[in-house]
Amino acid sequence: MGAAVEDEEQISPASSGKEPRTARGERTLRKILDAARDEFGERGFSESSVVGITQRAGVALGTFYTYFDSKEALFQALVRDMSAQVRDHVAPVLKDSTDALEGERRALESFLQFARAHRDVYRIIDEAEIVDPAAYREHYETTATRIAARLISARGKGEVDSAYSDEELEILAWAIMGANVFLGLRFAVWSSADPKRVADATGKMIRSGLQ
Amino acid sequence: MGAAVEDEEQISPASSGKEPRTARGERTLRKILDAARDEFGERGFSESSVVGITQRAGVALGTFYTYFDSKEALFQALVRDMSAQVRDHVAPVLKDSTDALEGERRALESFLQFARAHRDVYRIIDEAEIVDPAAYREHYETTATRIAARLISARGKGEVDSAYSDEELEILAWAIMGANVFLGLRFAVWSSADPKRVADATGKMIRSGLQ
DNA sequence: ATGAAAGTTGAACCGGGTTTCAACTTGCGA
DNA sequence: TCGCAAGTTGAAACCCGGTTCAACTTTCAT
Repeated sequence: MGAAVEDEEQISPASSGKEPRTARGERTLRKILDAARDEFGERGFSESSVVGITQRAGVALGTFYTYFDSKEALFQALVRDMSAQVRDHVAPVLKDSTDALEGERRALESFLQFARAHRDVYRIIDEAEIVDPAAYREHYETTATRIAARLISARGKGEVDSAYSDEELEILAWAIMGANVFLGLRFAVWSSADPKRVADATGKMIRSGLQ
Repeated sequence: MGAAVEDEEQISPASSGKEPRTARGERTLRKILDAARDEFGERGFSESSVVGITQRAGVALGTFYTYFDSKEALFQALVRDMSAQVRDHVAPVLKDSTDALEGERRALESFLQFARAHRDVYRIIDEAEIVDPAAYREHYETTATRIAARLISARGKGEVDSAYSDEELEILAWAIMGANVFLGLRFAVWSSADPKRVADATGKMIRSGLQ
């Protein structure tokens, strides 16, 4: 931490050294990002083309390379962006929950709502497993770590059985996250069921399993 | 089911009309399939090339097209094959389990062992979500259906709380399956932990949640 | 108002990968 | 043994999409 590394307060998700320096540039970048979300969401990474993206965005082919080093770099930027979006959507419901397990139930319900409304986001994050494994891993590792931290803190408050060790709660965090992801796939992306019913059933099992 | 559809008793996974008719052909096809498993497992679908696969297999480029219509067709054949492999590996442990929930615990343990030993298989099935969605969906839908059936039957025997409805158990089947998949990713593919410890922790939660 | 920096354009370059095919080899049944 | 069906070969046709770049336009600070 000694060296004075000026990190550009995480402005825009362009490739480094290619950030827009103008209002116009900002707008163009935004258009490209939006178009990319649509294209990647519909066709997947390898079926998508830079030509297709720029056409959707209404800009010329070459413009793409003023903001991104490559198609991969764009995908990477997008994944990190969506990862944050998911977190930001779910975060608030965790704030105002008295009980931690009720918090998890609501988080699932909120995630299901989000997945239903943003299937493309869901798909892009999933595809990152192959296209940008580092981003994928980071997304799920930070998510799991947060869940585990909540469970451990809940155990301190007596809301989770004290018989569970830290190690066990870390494992269970992954189990809960995996359950959420697949429930999202099945009941929000493939077809939509009532988020509340799904979250209630799952919450019931987890609650009586952990309490 | 009235029509007399003679389905070719699921011989070899070649494209239809391209099945080998000779011992030699059978051998060549096998070599291609094995090479493909390695190539797809290591590099992923789009980074893999037919050239690369045939080189690994030690056959000429053109030979590939005597057995498959396209690279996609090969991938598809492979996914269906691996899907069956996973099932066949886990099935036996379900047979000889007195208690249904103990069966699920052992199934997870067995799945983790399999995933650890066959990361490439795990990866190929995962990539099918994008490359061959139909196969992917079928794989998980049949898996979830089986789990749900076991839970419902267990409820009949009093091993699962009779307060759970069919609908709820179907949801929980997806939750359990998702948990298993992510536990496999984290504790078998990314790094390997003791399958028993992982399965025990998860089994403990599920058992007290469902009983 | 002005000119330098930022942004835009799309034709052309480029490499790689899939697929075809006609000539060749192998194996097996008669 | 013979001959034909099955299988093999790899060069070449074909296609496609990523990336570059030099000319051009717009923006904005002075």
